[in-house]
Amino acid sequence: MCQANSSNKDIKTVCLEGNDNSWQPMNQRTTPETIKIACSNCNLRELCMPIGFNPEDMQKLDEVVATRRRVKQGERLFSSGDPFTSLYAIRTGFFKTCISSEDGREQVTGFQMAGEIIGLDGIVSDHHSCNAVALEDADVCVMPFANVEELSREFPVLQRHVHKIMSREIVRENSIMMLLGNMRAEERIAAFLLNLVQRLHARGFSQSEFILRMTREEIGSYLGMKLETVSRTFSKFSDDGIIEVKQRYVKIIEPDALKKIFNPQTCS
Amino acid sequence: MCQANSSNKDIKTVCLEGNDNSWQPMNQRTTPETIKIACSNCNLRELCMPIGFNPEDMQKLDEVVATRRRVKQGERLFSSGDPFTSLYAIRTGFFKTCISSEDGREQVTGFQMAGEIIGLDGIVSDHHSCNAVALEDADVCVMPFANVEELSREFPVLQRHVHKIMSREIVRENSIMMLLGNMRAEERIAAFLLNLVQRLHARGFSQSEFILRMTREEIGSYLGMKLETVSRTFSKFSDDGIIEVKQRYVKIIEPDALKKIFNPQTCS
DNA sequence: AAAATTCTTTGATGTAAGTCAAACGACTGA
DNA sequence: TCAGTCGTTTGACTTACATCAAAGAATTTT
Repeated sequence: MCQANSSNKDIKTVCLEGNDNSWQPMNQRTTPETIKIACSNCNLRELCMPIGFNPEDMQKLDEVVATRRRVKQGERLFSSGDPFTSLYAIRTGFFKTCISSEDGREQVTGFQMAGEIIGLDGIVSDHHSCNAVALEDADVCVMPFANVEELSREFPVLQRHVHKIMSREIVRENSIMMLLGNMRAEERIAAFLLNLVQRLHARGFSQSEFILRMTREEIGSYLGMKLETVSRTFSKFSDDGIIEVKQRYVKIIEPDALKKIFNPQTCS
Repeated sequence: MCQANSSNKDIKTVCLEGNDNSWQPMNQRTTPETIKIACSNCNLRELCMPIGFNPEDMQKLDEVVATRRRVKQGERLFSSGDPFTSLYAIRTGFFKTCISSEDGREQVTGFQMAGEIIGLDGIVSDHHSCNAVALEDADVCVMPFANVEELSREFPVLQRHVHKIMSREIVRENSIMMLLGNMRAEERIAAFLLNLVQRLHARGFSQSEFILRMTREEIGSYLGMKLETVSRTFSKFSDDGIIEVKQRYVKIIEPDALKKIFNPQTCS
């Protein structure tokens, strides 16, 4: 979600990135491996792990993050079946998580962006049950789960935060079940776009336009529909003047119309 | 799931119930309110919270359970919007959890039975985001979340267990997303029946027959299909000799056929 | 025991989304 | 720069499931 498409120069080109104390244009960023990873001076601290920490505690929190890891576009952070050792906080980049049925059908279970935590699926069985694939070059903080648990015992505020992160994921999946079980194609796409733009906006991006980092097929997999239906729905919204779409570029022209499609009741 | 239908006397009539040290026929049970609630002598301890505890630790665990609460069939343990205070361990009975969209569409997000934990949805926002409805008279252990967190800090084995319970719920919801997003009606019903019978079997019930505690509509809501389609699919399986169905009674005659429908690959 | 209510089954028909197919646009690597 | 690949769009046709409807079974109420 960070890189600007050359054909769409009007898109905000700053990228939310941890550890820099300023917003920097994407093409100028420098993130030498030597920079100490520290939650205490990370841009993402309001979104990521360190909520409600006072400055002294924050230093302790830095201890949970052991290393940083880069994942190139298309590569996996972890795969289904891998031993579970760590949670990962996304510093930069964009991921999808997905599971495959025995006969090869793929279900995208989520899209994750900077400040979000992935890997929670691995706790229950000590092995991951999904794949985490980078949809753009990414950079994650590796948080060995043993460290997280140890520090959680020491800091109730961290403990509570970890619980909230897991609970949030449960609640998110509940709402996806509602989408998949009850909503029609247009409602699903409207909800998807609104959710995406809301999360991007929380990270300092435009609340009206963005570049999709996933294919139509991946969107369709997430929303339980075929890529052709995703494409047709985008085209329909475009024809109706609700959005502007050109390939991966999306501009939301009538957010209220999207909200109305998603939820006819609460919008006048 | 405990009560035997009078027209199906061959069904195992014992009921898994916490705090009794023996299996007792349902109609003979006595559970006076005066009995001290104690995990240490609960039948469900292998399924519920107290995994991997030694006898001394187990006594401490008893402290998390503050009270017991009865919920009558049709009543709610909690509702969406209620302040979150506690997790609940089901001792007896059967629940559904569900969410409603603004325009009144209901999505069942899960069915829970003895030994399972409900209420995790409330942690993130300090308010519940779903309703928990008893589908039969139920009895739950109330575990104030503050107690759970406090004791988790003291006992790493409990901490780990709480994390596993939350992770398990995330993984379960992932697999429901796969069902809803990729599977056809017959596959969903096959998966549903296999999952139900497996969980009942783990609780000492028959692995072939049981009484459904939910309506066709509730099954349909959970699986993203209409009640008529649920009914037709049951009838189809019955015609094919895979199951026997009569109203809420279900007997699985050909489990391998169900497995094959659910997953054509791994079954010969 | 009758009446009312709720749940389930089954049939007839409709439709939203899937499937198949083809063309086009964008990106990639020699 | 061009060929090859991958992703997207759009049209024509199909289908799995939804919807509508009615009857029958089970359960609850009076």
